Amino acid sequence: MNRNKQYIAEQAKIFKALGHPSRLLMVDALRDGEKCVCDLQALVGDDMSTVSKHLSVLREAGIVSTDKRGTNIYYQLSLCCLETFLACTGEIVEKRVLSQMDMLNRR
Amino acid sequence: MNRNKQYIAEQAKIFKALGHPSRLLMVDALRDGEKCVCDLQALVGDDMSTVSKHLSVLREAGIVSTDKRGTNIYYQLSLCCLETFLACTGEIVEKRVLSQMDMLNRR
DNA sequence: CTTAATGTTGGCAATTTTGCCAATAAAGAA
DNA sequence: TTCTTTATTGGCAAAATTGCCAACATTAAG
Repeated sequence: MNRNKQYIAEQAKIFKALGHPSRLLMVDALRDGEKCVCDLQALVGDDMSTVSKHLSVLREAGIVSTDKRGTNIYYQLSLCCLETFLACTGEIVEKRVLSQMDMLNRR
Repeated sequence: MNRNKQYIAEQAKIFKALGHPSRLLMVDALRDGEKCVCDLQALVGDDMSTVSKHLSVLREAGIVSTDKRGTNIYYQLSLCCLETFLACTGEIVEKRVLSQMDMLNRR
């Protein structure tokens, strides 16, 4: 029963890591394949050190893994089941945003 | 292109809401069916006001919805695709926890 | 009407997260 | 070796989250 709480805490860590716009944006981009930190920095536009810290959060949650080649460090997704859920919440969010815009237009 | 950022932000809100042990525990419990706030309070063990605020975070993220009957307010899941992802991350976390325990035993 | 039970909201202190700058590390190029 | 590029780490201030208590709202019961 308390093992359940430990599982829940570990699962929550995954969600928490995904729960920041910059981090989710990077994870979303990584669906195309691996990217170096410099690519991801260009994507989110923050300071490189900030991006690096975000990436370490994702790594510690087990969402991404790294591969060092030359002076670059390439990040890739390592959480298999993310794809489906991301697609699903993406659809839901799209519907929500559209209906919000709809409500604004009706005024 | 900027619409994408809005979508990402909205999606991140969902993950963020799920990224707290108490909230995830309640969401997990709601897979069995609706529960009143008092049930959920008994489950997580925090002050009722704390539980109520957690629930409002889940509601604003669109993860749960409410139904008031008498003096009770019943919460239920309203995010359909959660089930599969929760099961999947649950499995992954279980494997991780087990391998951690394994490593501890090998010392 | 008064009392009791169930939830929500406001306020606040403690803790955590966020994001920048500066310093450091590692690896290749000149 | 020295310089350059790429990335991580330490430190810090600003912002956000968390969780408790007290006050309030609503509904049912006595």
